[in-house]
Amino acid sequence: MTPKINQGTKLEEGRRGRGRPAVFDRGTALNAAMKLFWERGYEGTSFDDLIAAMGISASSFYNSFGSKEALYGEATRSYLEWAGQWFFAILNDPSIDTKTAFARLFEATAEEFTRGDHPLGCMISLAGTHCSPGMKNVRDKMAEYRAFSESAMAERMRKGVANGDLSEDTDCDMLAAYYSAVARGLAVQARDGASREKLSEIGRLAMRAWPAAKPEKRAGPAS
Amino acid sequence: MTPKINQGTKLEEGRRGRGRPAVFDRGTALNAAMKLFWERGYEGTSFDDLIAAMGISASSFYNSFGSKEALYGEATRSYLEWAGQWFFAILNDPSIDTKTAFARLFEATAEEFTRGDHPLGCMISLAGTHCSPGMKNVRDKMAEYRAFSESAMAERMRKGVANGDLSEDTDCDMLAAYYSAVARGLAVQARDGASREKLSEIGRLAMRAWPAAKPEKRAGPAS
DNA sequence: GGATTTTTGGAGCGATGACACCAAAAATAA
DNA sequence: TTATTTTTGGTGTCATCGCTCCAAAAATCC
Repeated sequence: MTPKINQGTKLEEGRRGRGRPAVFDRGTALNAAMKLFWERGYEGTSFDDLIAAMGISASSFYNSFGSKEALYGEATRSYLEWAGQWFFAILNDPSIDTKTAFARLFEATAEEFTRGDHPLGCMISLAGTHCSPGMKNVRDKMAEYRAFSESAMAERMRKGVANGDLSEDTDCDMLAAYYSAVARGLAVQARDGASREKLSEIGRLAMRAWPAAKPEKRAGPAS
Repeated sequence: MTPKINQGTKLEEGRRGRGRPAVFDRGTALNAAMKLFWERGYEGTSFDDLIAAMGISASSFYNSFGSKEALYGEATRSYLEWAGQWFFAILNDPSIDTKTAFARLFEATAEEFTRGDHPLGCMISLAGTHCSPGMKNVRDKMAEYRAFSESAMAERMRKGVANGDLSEDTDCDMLAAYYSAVARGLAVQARDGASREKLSEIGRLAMRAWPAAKPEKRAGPAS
């Protein structure tokens, strides 16, 4: 019942151990698993689907990754690391003002959500929203990740307030909640086959809700 | 493999048949199933969970509803009928203009998504987005429902253009896609525990993206 | 009351899911 | 080479899933 997080040996990449070296590349296998989870979610991905996509046997799977749940944890972390690259690069780009950062975030989102080389949309946005009670661990973790990205947005906005990009009476938490919701909506649209252009335009429309800077406090680019 | 939609006898409500009458109320049982599907999704809800929540045996289930998939179909139709009540009542309220209709739609959404007497969020918005390939039927159906509500929004906007509520160069399909995305995002936020007030405020922010009426064409309430 | 019709409980079935184990194979250190 | 360490394929296991069948029970009509 309680899943044992027995992750076997799990040697590092550049090991120089004694025994037989693994014939598969751990990173590649993890990547394959990530894409499958991304496409189908946790419950929608079976053990057999996983080992087939990863090209390894059940025992190798067990030795290297411990369990399905442990692998899912690794896969989501791997996804977040990848997605965090472009997400935070844009969000924290010091050369652009706050509004531009969010506009570019949605441009990038439109592109990333519709690329042909990986599943559509976002691995996190919709994960663990509809699941059985036994998946509470997964569900809570996903909600936590979503809350994290939302608070990162709010943080950026607070920086914008400090910069003068945003009026001081801006409710950053609420504004971030709004843009977070738009991002989740984009993920659904992407799943349903919306084109990059459509997502891009939705993002542009969402930016029209951006609060006007206070008249007496002229907002310029961050210097 | 191919699910037989053998729905047994499935007598009407006010039947006066010959044999033993069913001891359970079909509508009540269907409602219980709907809420379970709403909460957990299709794959997250097991047969045993269903018959337990519905208070019937496996055979009664099979006799009355045919199969899990058929029941899910009934449950979603039942949900759509219920949700369509308030959705279309507001969307097509002839006494308010287009912008007000959408503002009220989001107010109602905020309230309905966070009520205590049924699961949080929307049964359709997030359904079938992360699932195994075998669930293609469900997935496509859900995407179809989502597209339907989006096109209903677009239709209302076109009426608004005709009424003069919206400028004639409004891209109604795109604007509807945007508000549809916001609605999906609200569903995720609701799932993650956002309060009614938070959803309400997100809706208000979303309304700030509403296009301004053309200066030369003054928009008044529909008369 | 008897016949008929329908529901109900319970048992069981084949398939799948996720894991667990084991002995053979392979690579390195000594 | 030998011993040691680790991977690997194959097989087995236990639970769950969704469904199916059957005979008993119950209610109606005649």
